[in-house]
Amino acid sequence: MSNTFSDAILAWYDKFGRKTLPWQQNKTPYKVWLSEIMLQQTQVATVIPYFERFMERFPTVQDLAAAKQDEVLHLWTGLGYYARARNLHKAAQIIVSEHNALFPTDIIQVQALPGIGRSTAGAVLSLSLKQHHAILDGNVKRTLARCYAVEGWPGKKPVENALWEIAEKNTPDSGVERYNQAMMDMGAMICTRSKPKCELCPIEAMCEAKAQLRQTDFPGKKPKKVMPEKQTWFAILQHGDEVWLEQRPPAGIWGGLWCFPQHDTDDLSALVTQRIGSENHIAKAEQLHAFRHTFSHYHLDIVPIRMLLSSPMNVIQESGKGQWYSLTTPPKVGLAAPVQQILESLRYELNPPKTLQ
DNA sequence: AAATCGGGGTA
DNA sequence: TACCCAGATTT
Repeated sequence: MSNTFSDAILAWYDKFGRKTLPWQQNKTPYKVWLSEIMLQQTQVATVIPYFERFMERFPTVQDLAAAKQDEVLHLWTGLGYYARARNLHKAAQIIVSEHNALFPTDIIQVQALPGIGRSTAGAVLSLSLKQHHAILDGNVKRTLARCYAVEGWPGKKPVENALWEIAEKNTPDSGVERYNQAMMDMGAMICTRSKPKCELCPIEAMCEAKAQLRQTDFPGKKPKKVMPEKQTWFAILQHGDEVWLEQRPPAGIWGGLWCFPQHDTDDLSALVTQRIGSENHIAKAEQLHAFRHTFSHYHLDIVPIRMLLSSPMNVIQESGKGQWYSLTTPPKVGLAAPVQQILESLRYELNPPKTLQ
């Protein structure tokens, strides 16, 4: 259905909307999907080089499906949120095995793919194939919550449902692909989180939040709670330029990423003897700089303990995957952010930059 | 330091 | 079905 809301948005899009982004050229569901997953977590400017590297290495969904998970995670390094990269990879394999390597065009099948929910499915099929679906990402939520003065935090089901209803009602019959892109652009460029540019907004006149001068009251804030503090110790087994890393189980914190052996008390002896047989093999142990890594719902204080091995040795492994990671010729694997930080400092110590005298 | 984000997992 | 979780950036 057509209405003044979508007319105003479409007219704005034709003048000011984004049309020249890399994933907007010769649009295919694969390209739009990849860009949408990357954009869920990161801003356009950051995504562009990652998107181009990905498309170069994995031009088709078959290429992505055939890749090793480690290589996908490695290409993702710096974008963070590795669970999304793992889902992307898994979904590519499902598309190849169950959909003949063709990205499904039925929204039910699209939503069944890991990492794709209602909004992303709608975005991919509307932007690439002009199918008629509404979207509701963070930008759209904010824009609609303000324009219609929808009270409450969108994390609550009733609030989210109300927003979906408005989103669907406003989505025009024709020009969905421009309209949905426009709504995302509006949220990113005009109806921003703080200091919205109302004077540039095509729907200012019909915006309820603006009328009440309550723009920043919408969308409602998430109720906050106190964050617990946890502590953990990393055992850094090092010999020369190599340190021992283990791949974490696929689920939970740092799932599938490579990490130092970890324990939640300062008694690392069991952990260490399990790996190297006896602590006699340790020539020197020292605590490195402890630091705090903050998650969305807790603080984690990390104490790295480095143990220099007196001789190169084979590590005894109970279960799971492990490897000696060379600091100077790092293998292409996904690393947890705090591990990445520690590796950086070890590398620096091993090979300090030459300073000017 | 706090807020943010869409989807998966779980109670 | 409704909440909680993960992870890193922006404000």
